[in-house]
Amino acid sequence: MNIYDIAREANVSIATVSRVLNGSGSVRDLTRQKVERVLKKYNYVPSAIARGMVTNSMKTIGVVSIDIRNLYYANVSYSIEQALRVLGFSTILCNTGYNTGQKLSYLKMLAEKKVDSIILVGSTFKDPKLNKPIREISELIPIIIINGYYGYPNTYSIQYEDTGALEKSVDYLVSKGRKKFLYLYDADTFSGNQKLLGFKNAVKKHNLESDIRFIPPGIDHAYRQMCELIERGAFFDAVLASEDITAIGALQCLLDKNIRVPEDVSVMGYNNSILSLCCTPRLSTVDSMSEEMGKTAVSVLSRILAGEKVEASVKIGAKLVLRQSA
Amino acid sequence: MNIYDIAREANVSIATVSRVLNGSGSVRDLTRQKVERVLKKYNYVPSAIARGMVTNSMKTIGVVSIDIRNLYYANVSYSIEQALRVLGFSTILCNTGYNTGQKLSYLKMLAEKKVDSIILVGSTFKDPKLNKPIREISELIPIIIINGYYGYPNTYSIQYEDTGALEKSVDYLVSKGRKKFLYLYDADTFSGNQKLLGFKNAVKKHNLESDIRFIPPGIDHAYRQMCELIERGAFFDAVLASEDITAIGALQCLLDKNIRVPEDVSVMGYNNSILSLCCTPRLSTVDSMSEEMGKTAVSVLSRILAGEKVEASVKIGAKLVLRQSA
DNA sequence: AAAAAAGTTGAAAGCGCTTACAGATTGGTT
DNA sequence: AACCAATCTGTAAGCGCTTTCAACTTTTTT
Repeated sequence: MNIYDIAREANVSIATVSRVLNGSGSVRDLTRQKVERVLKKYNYVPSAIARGMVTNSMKTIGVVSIDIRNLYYANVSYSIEQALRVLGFSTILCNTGYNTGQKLSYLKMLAEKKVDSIILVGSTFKDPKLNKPIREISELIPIIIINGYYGYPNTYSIQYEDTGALEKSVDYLVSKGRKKFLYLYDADTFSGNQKLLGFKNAVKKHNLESDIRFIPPGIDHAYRQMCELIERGAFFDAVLASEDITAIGALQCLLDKNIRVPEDVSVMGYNNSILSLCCTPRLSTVDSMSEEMGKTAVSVLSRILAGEKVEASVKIGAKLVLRQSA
Repeated sequence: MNIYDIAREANVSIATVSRVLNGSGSVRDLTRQKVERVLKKYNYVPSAIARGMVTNSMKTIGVVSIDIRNLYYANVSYSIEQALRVLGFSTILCNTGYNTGQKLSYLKMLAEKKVDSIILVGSTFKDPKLNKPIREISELIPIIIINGYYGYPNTYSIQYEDTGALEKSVDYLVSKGRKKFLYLYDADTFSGNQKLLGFKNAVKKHNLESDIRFIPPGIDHAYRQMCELIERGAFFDAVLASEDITAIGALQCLLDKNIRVPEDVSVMGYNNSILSLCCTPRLSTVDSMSEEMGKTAVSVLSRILAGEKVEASVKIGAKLVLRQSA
């Protein structure tokens, strides 16, 4: 069943069928009805592939995310998808983890599928292997990077003020009298580095004692490593983490060791995910504005596709969410 | 830049270029190298759209999910996407919420994009408006329903033993001496109904006193409604919820009211999401096997696409995860 | 060395649509 | 009644590829 079959049965040309299908051009009312009747009769589904062949667009964009099982990425991806739906685009979702090879093969696939654009959600800090492919693809289609930056032409960046967020967090804790800081980070991403930078800035500014530890993602890792740290006699009165889940693991260890939170130690998470509301005491955290990040990316994208000149970089401001843990 | 340009520059026919591009047919080594050199030189990206036009497949499948911000759906969608990647398929992700109109328009879009299959993740209990479209689309492409059932030809169902899960939960709590049960459910899905059925079965079996309450999704709803219930003097010693998050909201209220969990009241969640590890006490829950659900769907799908005869319905067994709250 | 087999290549059709462009029809004017 | 403009419709080209089929080349067999 194709457009020819419909045209034959409706006794018109395929051009006419195409016009009623797309509501383009002008078609006499009687003709339109005749065609629509046949369309309905056969429950006709036009081929977007064939249309894409002609128009050179499948009205699809690729979203390359780290891992949607992480609530932050899920929220960003969700808001992207919903915003794109309104614009009539569908989204191909790709989870790459921190695997460069997987990212490369996804980028290649998206380029071949001629997506109208690619939105990268999160990016590793430095990955030289990605530079050339990104530059090459960006010559063909615009690339939007959420929490990342490439700086090539036709490459756009939406960033959260991660550095500022960490600075604000430390400032706040200092104002509460905290003096010895522990920072727990969990992945070598662009954002991760921004956060780390913010922490270091703040520590230097306030001339604080501090410790920085890498902890692989996961609540149990955080719990265990925190316990080890304490058992080895580490001392601190403020714990900051790059993810809510890490903060919660640490928090649970503290509580199990009968260290009071926030009386003895303040704990702050990051992302304001639903997790931060599940623990006791409720976690103070940073609202990383996942929804706004996604929406902004799509709004930038729609302006690019409309041919407007668009700023290469947008920054979204940091906001603390103070609850019980700090 | 298309296959003709490459062919001209390499001094071969487009058929030959196509062969080296796809590694199909046989090409003399010298010829292959000649072509590959040109391919590399221009960094050629073949058009999957044009290929799709010929082969009538874009190697893409549509995943229609309720909302990936919910961890369960995120996990299922993730495992689907990863399993599909291995098979060389990309996935178009669609979040529909509980909105029938949105679901319909997504289904139409997927049909037009000629996806090789559609995987529905979660489905509303009864939605007659969906029946006809589902049946019509299933005549064109196979539809896999995770936690749902249609029963049309070319329609396949992957179900979790939700009914059994609730029965087991109640059985367990009865064995612990619990007598007055409260069940909190949050959405009118197929699974939701199965769970409810399981709860009712078990209550009848054990001849228990019970109350059933609908609570809209969200931790704050659960918290508030639970508190109201208690303030109105409701009495129970076991609370079951259809989602971890609901259980946690209830749990927090109980704790705030100085009701001890699990000493005075047992609480059980559902899904074994990371949330269940974030609260204190840790939540006992049901492992809903999100990863296995997704993987099973894809393995069923791959057999369908390979032309094998496949059972129309697969059921995955229920498993309790006992922790501190019950 | 001739014939048969195997390997390699190219010409051309066709996938299902959109979109100039031209031609046909309609309606409105004089 | 003749004419022009506006509206409607159809013809045909072309989007970039895969694949069949036939032709040509090389290798193997006798």
